[in-house]
Amino acid sequence: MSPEAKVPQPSESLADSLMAPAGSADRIMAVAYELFSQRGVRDVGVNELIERSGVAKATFYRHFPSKDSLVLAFLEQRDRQWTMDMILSEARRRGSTPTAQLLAVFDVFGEWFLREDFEACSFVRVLLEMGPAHPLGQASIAYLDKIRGHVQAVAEEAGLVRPDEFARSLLVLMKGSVVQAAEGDMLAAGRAQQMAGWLVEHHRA
Amino acid sequence: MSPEAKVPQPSESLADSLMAPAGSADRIMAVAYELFSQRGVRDVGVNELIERSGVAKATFYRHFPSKDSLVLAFLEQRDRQWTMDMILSEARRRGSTPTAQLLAVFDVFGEWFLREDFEACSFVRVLLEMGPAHPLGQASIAYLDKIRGHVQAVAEEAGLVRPDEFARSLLVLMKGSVVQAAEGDMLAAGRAQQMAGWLVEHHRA
DNA sequence: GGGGGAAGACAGACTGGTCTTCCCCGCGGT
DNA sequence: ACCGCGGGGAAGACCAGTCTGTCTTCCCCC
Repeated sequence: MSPEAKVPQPSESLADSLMAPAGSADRIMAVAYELFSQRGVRDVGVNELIERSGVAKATFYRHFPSKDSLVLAFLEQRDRQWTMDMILSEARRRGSTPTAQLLAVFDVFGEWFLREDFEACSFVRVLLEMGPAHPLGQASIAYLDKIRGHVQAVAEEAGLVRPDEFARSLLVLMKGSVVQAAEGDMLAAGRAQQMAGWLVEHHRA
Repeated sequence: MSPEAKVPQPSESLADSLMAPAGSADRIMAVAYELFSQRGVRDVGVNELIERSGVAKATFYRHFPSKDSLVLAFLEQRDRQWTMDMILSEARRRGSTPTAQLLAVFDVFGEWFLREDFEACSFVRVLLEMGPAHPLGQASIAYLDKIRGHVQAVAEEAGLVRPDEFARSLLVLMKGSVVQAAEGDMLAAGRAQQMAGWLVEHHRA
């Protein structure tokens, strides 16, 4: 459970970070992030990861004791980079009121769906690929629940009633629109946003 | 693309269907249906399938030229057995009016979510496992679109306006509730049904 | 006798993971 | 200033197991 996969803090001397492209672990994580995001964790093997990141196999296993621990680190990175930076903080930036921020999530989704490298939500994908009993599935569930927590906090800011149920319903819309977009329906975000509007209305004090 | 995977019609003589447990292809399909439904298509190999169905490997490959063709046949069976018989016809049976039938889908979903062998929707799962470019992903998209067509037909029966958009929005709710249930939220069907009610209201003439 | 099927060996490619070999580079001691 | 040591990393062989798919052998039953 304890990831062990420590992303080495940038405490390296200026000198070697100048010539070296990046620390080995950083390069591995960068490659893993891209490949896992786009093709899923099951489709990407260790051999491909080490080849694309130009690292020796022994080096890989010195930084990450197993492939699963790398996937765990990837999910953590995904939470930071995607959930927090790309979706939530962007939605907060766009909405002037908490209520508007909740609806702005689907604006951000709409643009995300249009990207050519869009390939559904990694947490949902890993959950369905590995099953809810597998440690990686459990981790995915935890991160999805973390998202629900954030949504609930904004709902409380907005003064909505029963914020817990609100957040769970909004996540149904989020997940549904993501899957629908993976199927090719680029307008799924708009449909979800419309229903989110009714949901907000229904949870007004 | 052409399935090739012909499920042999029950045109066998009475005599051999008496002693034989079932035709080889039928036994393979039965085992595949259960394992694919519960664990996903990637997690189940040909060796396990032939072992559990008590059939020789050569026999397997005489009936199904490849594993993918078996998966294709499985998706087709899933459409017949799950989409049609378990969900849609059951929803139609329960609702007295077309509108009630649309909402009854989520009653059926709610009971489905409670089954201990519930493991999300096979079409969504295969789509996310294989990607939308893979033939199996394409087939899954086609079957999901078939479901949308059925929903749209009922929406037209109900006299709803813009039945196409209605159906797409309802499918967002269906998929979202399924994923949420796979995560452990057993009440996801109820939340989706509530939003479906608002959706129906909004599409009234 | 011939066809279908069970059993299973086999092929070839891949999986995650270990271990060995070599090399380079920076450090410390003289 | 030079030498030598040692650690990190690249390359890759290797291992045991898995995957899909083929082919052979035997047997049974019509």
